[in-house]
Amino acid sequence: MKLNDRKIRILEAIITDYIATAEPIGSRTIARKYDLGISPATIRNEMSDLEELGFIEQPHTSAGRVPSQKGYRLYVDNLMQSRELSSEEVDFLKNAISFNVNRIEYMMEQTAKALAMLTSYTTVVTEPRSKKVSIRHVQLIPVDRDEAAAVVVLDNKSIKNHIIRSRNIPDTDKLNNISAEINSLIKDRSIEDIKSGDVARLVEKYTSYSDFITKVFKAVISTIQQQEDVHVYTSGVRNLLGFPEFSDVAKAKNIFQTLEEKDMLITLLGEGDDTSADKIQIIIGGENNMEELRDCSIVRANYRFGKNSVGKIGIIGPTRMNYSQTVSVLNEIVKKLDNVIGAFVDGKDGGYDE
Amino acid sequence: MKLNDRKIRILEAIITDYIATAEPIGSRTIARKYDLGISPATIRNEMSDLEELGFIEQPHTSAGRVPSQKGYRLYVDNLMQSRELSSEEVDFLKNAISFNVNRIEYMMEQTAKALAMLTSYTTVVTEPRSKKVSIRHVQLIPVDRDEAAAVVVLDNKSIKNHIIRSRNIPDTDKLNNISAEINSLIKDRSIEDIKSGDVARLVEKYTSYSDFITKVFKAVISTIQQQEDVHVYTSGVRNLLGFPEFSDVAKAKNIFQTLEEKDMLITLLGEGDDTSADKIQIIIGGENNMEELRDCSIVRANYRFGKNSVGKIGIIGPTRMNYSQTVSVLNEIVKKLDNVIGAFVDGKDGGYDE
DNA sequence: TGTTAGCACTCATTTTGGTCGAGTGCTAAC
DNA sequence: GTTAGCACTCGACCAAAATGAGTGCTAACA
Repeated sequence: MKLNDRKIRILEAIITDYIATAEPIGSRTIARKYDLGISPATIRNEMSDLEELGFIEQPHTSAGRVPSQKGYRLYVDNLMQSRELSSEEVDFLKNAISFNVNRIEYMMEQTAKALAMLTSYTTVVTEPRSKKVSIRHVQLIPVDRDEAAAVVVLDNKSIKNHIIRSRNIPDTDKLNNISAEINSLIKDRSIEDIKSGDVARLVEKYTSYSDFITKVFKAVISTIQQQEDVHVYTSGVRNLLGFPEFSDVAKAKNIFQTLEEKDMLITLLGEGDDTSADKIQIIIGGENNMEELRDCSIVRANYRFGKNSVGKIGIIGPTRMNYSQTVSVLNEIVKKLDNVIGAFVDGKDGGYDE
Repeated sequence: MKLNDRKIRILEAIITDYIATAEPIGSRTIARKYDLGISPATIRNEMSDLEELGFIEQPHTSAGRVPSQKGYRLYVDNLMQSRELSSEEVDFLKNAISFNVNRIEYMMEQTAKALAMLTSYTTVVTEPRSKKVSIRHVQLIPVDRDEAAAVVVLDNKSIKNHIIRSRNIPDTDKLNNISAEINSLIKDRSIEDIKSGDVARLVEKYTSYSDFITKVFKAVISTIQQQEDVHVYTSGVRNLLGFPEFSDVAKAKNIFQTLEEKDMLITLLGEGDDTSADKIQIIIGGENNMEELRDCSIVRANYRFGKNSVGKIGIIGPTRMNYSQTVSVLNEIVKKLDNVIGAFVDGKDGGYDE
């Protein structure tokens, strides 16, 4: 059996309608609402074929048809028209997010929120994370009699603090000296290249602070390795409650449980697979391997943060989500983020606060 | 009419039962389940009185009785037995939270999560915030050709970073010098005491960096004023979906909406009112002034972080929540936090990582 | 005077049965 | 190949009836 043009038009009608109404749709309704020039009976025959081909399915005998996962897949891959964002939508995004790179967390938070409002789905945004960062500068700062802070500036300009506790903390001048020595050590080298001999020499030079210096190095190295504490910003979880497919509280609870787990969210956003880096990905229903999210689809994308660093954005909605709008919105926001962050990191534009 | 001992025992039975079952409870059930030695008829008479006194109410004529807000209030204030935590519960908390003060955010996150799991309610934890902080140390760090970071160490040992962008950034040595001058300026003074004259003198001394220095001062001062970005950690929102009182999706949605708003959460935890600082507070149903949370109660407490700084913890559940357990758990966790953080801030114990 | 058994009454919830209508598949005619 | 017609299916909806937990009141009892 071939998937001819008419079948495709019918499938498209079914999907469009189902996305809008969440109700199974029958042959007569299609004939009435969509001007295909054929009778309900013919549509019935075609639908029967479509069902056999696996693009639609029937909840029960006397109900209309509903798109299947395979049907959606065909739709998003071939049929869906990407639509332009309305100027209201563009404005909304522009106003809702203060693109201020000095306050990344705030910006991410706002992004998640704005997307959730605009799409009325749930959004998840992760902080940009670096694949391969190197250290640009290290500075030690006195905090207390037995504490100092090690501030590490990475070359993606993110700044990490570590508190170092030790019984014997150098004074401010010494801290500055040690900072300078560490900086000259790591200059133009990746942290892996630093030989333990170098560290030993430094420890020897400041022999009474050996404990302290060892801890500093440990902390600095951990900055690079630190993978686990990616921040994840979620918004609009409650939106899902508005959709009839989740009006069953038990179902909703499961989904919410998943969306509360940071680890889950990270896998959801496709940890690691940066292969399809710049493309928007659509994961339909059971294609994600999480039982609880069987009835959800995810539209996700990466945004770039300078050269080495990517963050992820995902929008989670019911399987019958409005893919077209979602993709457009996501495209827009990724473009915006790429621009603003790119400009910042590469220092192309002015952007100096007054 | 007097609230005699028997009435109180009946009220207690009603509340206990309602907390467990969420079902209105009638006279016969009380007579059967609670061994009060009186007949249903007598209980009916007493219940009629209790209703007149406003401690219980009747959803509709032929239903049992349900505790009223006033009833709960009496219960938590006078009747409720504080119960010891079981050793399993104590262990659970100990294992679930890694009390590592170097990673405050992580600890807060874990605390929220652990409490949510243990109580099966929703928990909200705010970062400790200082009433009145002063600055202990400022350090400027080079980042880029046209950027530097200002790292501010507060006397509660929290560390804040600011990125300063300016066309003309001093080199590392100069940054150290300027840092030193700023530090000697603020030493033993509150930031308000710094006269604009002082700043002007510094600007004059480093005249080519006037833009930069001005911005640094602005950033440093904003650290102190920065109120808005308190971190709030929430967990177990989905737990609420498990309770029959929220099985109405529309209701649940409202509550979720509120719990997604950071501002709401902060007011909920009682922004500002540090009067009853060390006591656990219980807010029953409509006593909070948020329409959406009419059916929720909140049990909240402050925990201390050093001398000047407090964070807040709140547990949100249905009005018929298990107050006794919740209070015990909260007590325990506050004690734990006070201890671990207190020890850290005051530097009393060793606690040096090896 | 306080307690209790008995009883009529109330009312939300559940059950039952019936109708409605949207939808189907099949067949026969066009 | 398309369409009209028809019998059939089955969930949704509705109203009436049954159920049962609970009440308030009254009268009898200790």
